[in-house]
Amino acid sequence: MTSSTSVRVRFAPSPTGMFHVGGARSALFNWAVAKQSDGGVFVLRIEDTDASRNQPEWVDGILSAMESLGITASDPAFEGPYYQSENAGLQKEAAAKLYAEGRAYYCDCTRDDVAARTGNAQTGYDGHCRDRGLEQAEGRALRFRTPDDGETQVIDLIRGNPSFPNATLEDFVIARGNGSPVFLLANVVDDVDEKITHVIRGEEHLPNTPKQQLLWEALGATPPTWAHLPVIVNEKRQKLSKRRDKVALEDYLADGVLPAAMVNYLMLLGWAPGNDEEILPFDELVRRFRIEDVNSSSAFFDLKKLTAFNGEYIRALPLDEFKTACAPYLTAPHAPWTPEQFDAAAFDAVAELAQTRVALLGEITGNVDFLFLDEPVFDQDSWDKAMKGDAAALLADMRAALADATWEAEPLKELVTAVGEKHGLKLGKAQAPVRVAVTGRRIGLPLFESLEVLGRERTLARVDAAIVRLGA
RNA sequence: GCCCCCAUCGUCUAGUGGCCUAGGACGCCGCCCUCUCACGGCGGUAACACGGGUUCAAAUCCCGUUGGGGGUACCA
Repeated sequence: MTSSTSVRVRFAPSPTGMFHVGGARSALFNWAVAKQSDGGVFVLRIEDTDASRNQPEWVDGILSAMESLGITASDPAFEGPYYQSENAGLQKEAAAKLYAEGRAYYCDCTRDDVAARTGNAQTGYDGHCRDRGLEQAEGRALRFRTPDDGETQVIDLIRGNPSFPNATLEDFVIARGNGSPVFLLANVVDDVDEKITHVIRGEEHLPNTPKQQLLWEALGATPPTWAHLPVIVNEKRQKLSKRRDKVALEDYLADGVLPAAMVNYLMLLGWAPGNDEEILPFDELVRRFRIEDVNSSSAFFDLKKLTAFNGEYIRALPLDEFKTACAPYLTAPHAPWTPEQFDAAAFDAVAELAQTRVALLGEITGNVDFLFLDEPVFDQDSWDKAMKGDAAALLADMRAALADATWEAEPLKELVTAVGEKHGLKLGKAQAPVRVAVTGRRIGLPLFESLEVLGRERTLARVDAAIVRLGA
């Protein structure tokens, strides 16, 4: 895409009110193309010929999800939502025109009729009504008369220019028996009407393309440039599906994936910004993006890499922003503690220590829960490993020393080191029982800072409880 | 069945005939740092699906095979 051309690209999410990862990537690519172009416009449209399904709430849901990815209606390149149903009149007009010109004909065959004639339920329409000269009537569908020979070549920026033998293209339906236009026609009529220059969509639409292109031409318009994006697949290399896979963008955002990390990762599926850095600001990604550089092979959605990227984005956050980003996870329903138990000052004190330890914002609760819960959540495996040998004796000594220690991280560390040495243990081993007694886990925030924030009272109570538990 | 698309490390990719004994990133493994775990630093593992051509030279071009995926509705 050269920056001197003016393009109008369309993004058409399915009308579910959810914004899926595949659709999000597609939107991002569309967006990048529009943004690079002089006067480029990105058109969002909910595609459905059934007006009752074009619910405003869905549009709102998709808009807000897009906004969280940095695509907002206030951006000059964004044209905003559009209801296809508004164009029903134009679509019927187009169907009538095609019929009047002999490019389409009426057909009263049922599916069973066709199957009975061809003897194969999988073969397409056999052209039975082509020359029967049927008039328009209720129950008769309008079919487009495809050329008998030659081939239809599609100009595709991503996968060369595939061509399709016209003989394999059946006479497809463009309007139903009740006169309502079918998706294929509605889609083309709207694109022509909106002067769409670039159709950028998933590879699964490629087989439909020759039909649509034929329609563009029959309507007297110059077909757009197509770009069929590779599909995003799951670990079984199947196209991501709403039923099987976790595809709703909202779900990832809810787990604590930062929008910027998601955008960055999604841009990398099927495309690379170069041979150096992969983590780049969105503007830079858009600047480097060329739709024709996108690969044609499908890409696996790798949660591990997304999570790794997210960790980097989290660590790059200024501390204040990190704290703000954590806020939603510090209260119900994410947090296992009550609002009364939560202590904002305590959280602030350890936030910086937690920042390098979370790859998903949702993981913050597990890092700080011991500060707010009355009892730590004990991890059995941690307990078993840390409380081996004479842990009870060690804890008793620790408890005695802790009782009148100077309550700051550094002195506490020295104290635990000293008690450990009396037991012939290095600090790494000596701190383990204390850590598990106080936090419930073997891994976590630096212990002495944690103790400082927790306070002497609660620390001693927990060590006592652990000793009792060990004795039992 | 028919039509179409795809094929480089486990994964995402760089690579557009010589710069490739194939580069980066995530993962994984090891070492260093270290109170645990992370972070950070250093190092390592690992790929051109197969078979034919074309060419002085092929991961790169052509053909075939195999394997994967998608489409094939009076759904969108």
